Amino acid sequence: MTGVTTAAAEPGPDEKPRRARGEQTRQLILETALRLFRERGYAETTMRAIAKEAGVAVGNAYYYFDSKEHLIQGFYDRNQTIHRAAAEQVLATEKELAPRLRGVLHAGIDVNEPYHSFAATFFKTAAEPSSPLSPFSSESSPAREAAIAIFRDVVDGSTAKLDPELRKELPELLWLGWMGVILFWVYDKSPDQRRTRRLIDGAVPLIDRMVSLSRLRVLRPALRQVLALIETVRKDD
Amino acid sequence: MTGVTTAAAEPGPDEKPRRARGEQTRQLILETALRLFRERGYAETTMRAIAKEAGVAVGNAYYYFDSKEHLIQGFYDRNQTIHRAAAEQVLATEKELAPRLRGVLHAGIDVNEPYHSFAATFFKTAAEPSSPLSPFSSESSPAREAAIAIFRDVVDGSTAKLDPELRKELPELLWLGWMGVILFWVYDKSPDQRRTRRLIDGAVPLIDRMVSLSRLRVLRPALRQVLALIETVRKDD
DNA sequence: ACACCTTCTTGAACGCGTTCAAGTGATGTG
DNA sequence: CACATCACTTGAACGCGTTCAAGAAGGTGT
Repeated sequence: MTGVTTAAAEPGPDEKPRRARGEQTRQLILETALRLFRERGYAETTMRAIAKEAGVAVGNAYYYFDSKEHLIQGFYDRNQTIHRAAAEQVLATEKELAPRLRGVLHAGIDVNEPYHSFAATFFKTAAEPSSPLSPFSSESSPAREAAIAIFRDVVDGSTAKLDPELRKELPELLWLGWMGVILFWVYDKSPDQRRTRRLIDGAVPLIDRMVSLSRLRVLRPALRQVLALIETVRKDD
Repeated sequence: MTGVTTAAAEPGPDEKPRRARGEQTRQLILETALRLFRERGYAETTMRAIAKEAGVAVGNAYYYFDSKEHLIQGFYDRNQTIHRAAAEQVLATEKELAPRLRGVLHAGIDVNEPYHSFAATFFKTAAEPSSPLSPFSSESSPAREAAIAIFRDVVDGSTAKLDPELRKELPELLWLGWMGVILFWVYDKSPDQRRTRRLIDGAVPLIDRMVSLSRLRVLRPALRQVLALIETVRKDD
């Protein structure tokens, strides 16, 4: 048995008990790893190099992280936190839906920008459905919920008036869109990922317009159809 | 350099010359590999096992295929061909947009169904932007074009009347949607991937309706906006 | 002080994908 | 027929992620 898995059955963070020394070593390994990932790239950074640079044995890294991929979870969580903070800054000043959404999306790209080349490899591992790193996996469910919560703030705090049913679903839809933007960004080879910025700037007014249009009488049936489809697909069996 | 790619047709660039014996060995290795992938899964099949089963040395496999991942390209091409054939069957009988699209999508899932568990791992490697297997890579551009061509047939052969600008873009958009369906399918853990079928059955009428609605005067500006966005994002710089 | 238990650390060893210098054998050339 | 050329084949070797039996370090109860 590998023993150290990251998620306990309980929602609480009562993982395997860990003392101060252990926590320190864990952080040391994680920070060293992320630094080397940034400096040399993911594939080029070996577990041996991480261990050596951190001054520990290879096996020790595996005591705290189930695999090399699991080190990415640290990166994942860290950026999530920073994005949340940057988003709150935006949401505190902007009140209309479009600028709120635009600000949050650009902030998300800002946060990830330094890791663009490395994020590609990261995405590869996250794309595997069975991987705990997948954004759809149950193991990363807390992180996903936190990300969706940002978009709930975007919607709920805005002055936009919209169908209550749509309002309920919109945060998750926006998060899905955000995943799409990230996917686009990962593949974006234009300088400074300009195309991704253009995609955001173009898509946000479009979404804003569609949300407004959703209250038109002609579009009512179409909207119901969309919501019904979401409902149908969400069912697990 | 790498030289050996799959293109069966003659117009390919000057590949490495290959004699009859070589072609035979190549096929033997590929078929053995795909069989073992199906039987044991991708990760569990080692290059040593493939070589042993095929009765050649490990190094020989690397003479014909740049990497283990490149063996997947064979699988990829094969299913693409089968899907195309199945799609033509559908397109020969159905004349309206919705059933044409629905038939083609279901046919695509049918083709891939036997490989659902293995396709997940396959997807992982395909998701890496730098991978030649990525559906967006230039190396798989012929395969992508072939796939888009199917959706061009879906649109062009249908009786649906739609904006000429939209008509031009729709095939590529539908292909993008198909990639989304595939992504959903890979993650779909419901029995027989029922949810994916429901997604198709629900999304097709929706798309059909939206295509019709796109001719409404109120939606005209929104449509132009969508098309402008596509134009903006497509530019490479 | 001692024994005991849990947390933490070690590094050799395993099997993997991949590489490469060295070969084998068929074909074309004089 | 010799010989050079080029397609093809080999398997040992390399570096990688990962595992695991063994033990060290530190806390707790007696």
